[in-house]
Amino acid sequence: MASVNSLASTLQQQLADALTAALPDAGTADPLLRRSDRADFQANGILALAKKLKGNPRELAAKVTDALPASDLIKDVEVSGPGFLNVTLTDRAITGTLAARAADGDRLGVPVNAAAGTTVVDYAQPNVAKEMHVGHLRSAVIGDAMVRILEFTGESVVRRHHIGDWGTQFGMLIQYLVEHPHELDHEGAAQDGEAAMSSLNRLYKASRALFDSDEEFKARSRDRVVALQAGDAETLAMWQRFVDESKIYFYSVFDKLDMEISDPDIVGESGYNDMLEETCRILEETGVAVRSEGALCVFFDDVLGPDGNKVPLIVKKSNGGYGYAATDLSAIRDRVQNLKADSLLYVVDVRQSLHFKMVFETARRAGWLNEGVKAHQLAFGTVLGKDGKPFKTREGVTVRLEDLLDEAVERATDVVRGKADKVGLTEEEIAENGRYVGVGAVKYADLSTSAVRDYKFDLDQMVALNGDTSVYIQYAFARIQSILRNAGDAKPVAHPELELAPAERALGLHLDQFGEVLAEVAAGYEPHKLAAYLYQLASLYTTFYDQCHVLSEDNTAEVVENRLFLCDITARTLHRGMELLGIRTPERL
RNA sequence: GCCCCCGUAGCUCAGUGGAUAGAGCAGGCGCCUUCUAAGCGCUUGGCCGCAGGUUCGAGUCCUGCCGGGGGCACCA
Repeated sequence: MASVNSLASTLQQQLADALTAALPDAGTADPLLRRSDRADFQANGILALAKKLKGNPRELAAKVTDALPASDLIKDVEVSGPGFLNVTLTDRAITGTLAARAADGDRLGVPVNAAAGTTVVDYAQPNVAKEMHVGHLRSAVIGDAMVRILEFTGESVVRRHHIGDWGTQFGMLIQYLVEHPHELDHEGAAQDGEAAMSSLNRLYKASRALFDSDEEFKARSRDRVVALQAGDAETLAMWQRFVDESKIYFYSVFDKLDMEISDPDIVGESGYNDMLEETCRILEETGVAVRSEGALCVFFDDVLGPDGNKVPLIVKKSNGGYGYAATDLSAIRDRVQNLKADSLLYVVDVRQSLHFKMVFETARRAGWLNEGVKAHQLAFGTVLGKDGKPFKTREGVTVRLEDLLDEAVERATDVVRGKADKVGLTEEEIAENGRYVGVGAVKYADLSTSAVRDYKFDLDQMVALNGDTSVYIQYAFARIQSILRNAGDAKPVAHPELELAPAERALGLHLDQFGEVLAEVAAGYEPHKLAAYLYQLASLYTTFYDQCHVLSEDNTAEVVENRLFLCDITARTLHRGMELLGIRTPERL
């Protein structure tokens, strides 16, 4: 296992050295290397330097060019425009570097971050006894991708599913179950997820109706909340039934999403109960929180309400109950002090931004967050319907996540079936591919635009299966696999001595950037940049596919091997990248 | 009222201060005896919301407006 320096980083270093050698006064200046349409790379840094050194940028650029060492990396350098350096690399360097990547197995030469630490990712936070919707989907999909990406870059990741398993609504639910004890009983064999949700739903509606219409039930429900918080054994047992039933449902939905979650990672709000009192006590004793109108509050100079008065973060309510801020703050303490996190990542709806801003600031004041520990909300926008309004059915009801996934899979399966004969798929493969394509399309929709924006959920567009979709990438992968299967005795072998066609060079240069893109994605928590990279890679491959026939009688054995090599490393990069997004790549499509 | 986010092609969206702003969809014209046409090529379509400023250089940074969305005391 050996990491590989990218062509860009090697070139960057050579340019930086040449810059220092040619212009000692410049100190350590950044050459500002970028990809370019006019050459493989362009360096823009000399323009800024020329201003600083009061020199002619084109003359300085020429000096830097002369200071570049002779090597088999650079084929050509030319000074262009006001003082850009346009750099063209040798084909040998491109193929050689890719060969080194190919020799590095699954990592493809991508280095493990030496400065990696521990990140706790808080994502996929459904609520007990409630249906999951597209908002939960976004958190799950984006969070899962970030977990995979961070782990690949070397980070130790602790997953946390902060499920909504606590709060006053449980008084109502539990009390109803006490009075109707068989409502959650399983009929016959093991309960499936859909049935679990359906009985929870029924119970929720029935208890809600009673709660709203029956004052005495309401009173009993409130007493039940007190019993729950006091740790009454019978009440807790009832509560546990709701949690267990909900988990059956959660697991079935995550299974549909082709996403693994595991019990130890599910630490809901209830998991921090034992810390709440201490959290509040510390805040009050240190003066971070103060009493206001009976509640324990933290105030901020720049958080004001409509009346112009400061609006607090309420950690303890005036009735003595704990707000969710107390839970979130306790979770921070747990994650920093017990889990030893260096970074906390919250994949949470953008509408909670103010809340998290206040929570993070409070944690800083209390000393739980400091310079060594970063906290960041990966905020995602609201999912809208085609009409630009929050995503609902025509009847105004929230769309059930399962229905949505089922429909995506169903429609994808139809399309897969339509091509099945051509590729020779069995009925099982059709079903499997249908799932991978349908679920992949749903995930890709969430992952291919920047998270913070609201985005329009358009199943037609997602399952249209052409254009900028996951299927396009999956299709490119499947085409490669087809070529590799048809290659017979020919094997992928890199031949750095061969001259490359334009499509081969473009593909190769893009392949080499995989690690840099991942580093950027991991550092900025921007999975959509990986999606864009992979789409571009698939697109460049398709151009190559079109222009450079691999298994052609006209090709020499070396050309066939080298093109097979490009196919192979492209397939491996696509596969790895899609895996990091949580999307499968079928062998035949 | 204050704070946050967004404003880029008809639509959906990319765009680490660098040269001529890019994709996809939709529209138009072509391409399957050749490794999968879920594809490819060409083409139509832009005062990057407006106005100032910083800079050698601004879609990108700063300020102010305009428009849209969201948030702002005991729900999470």
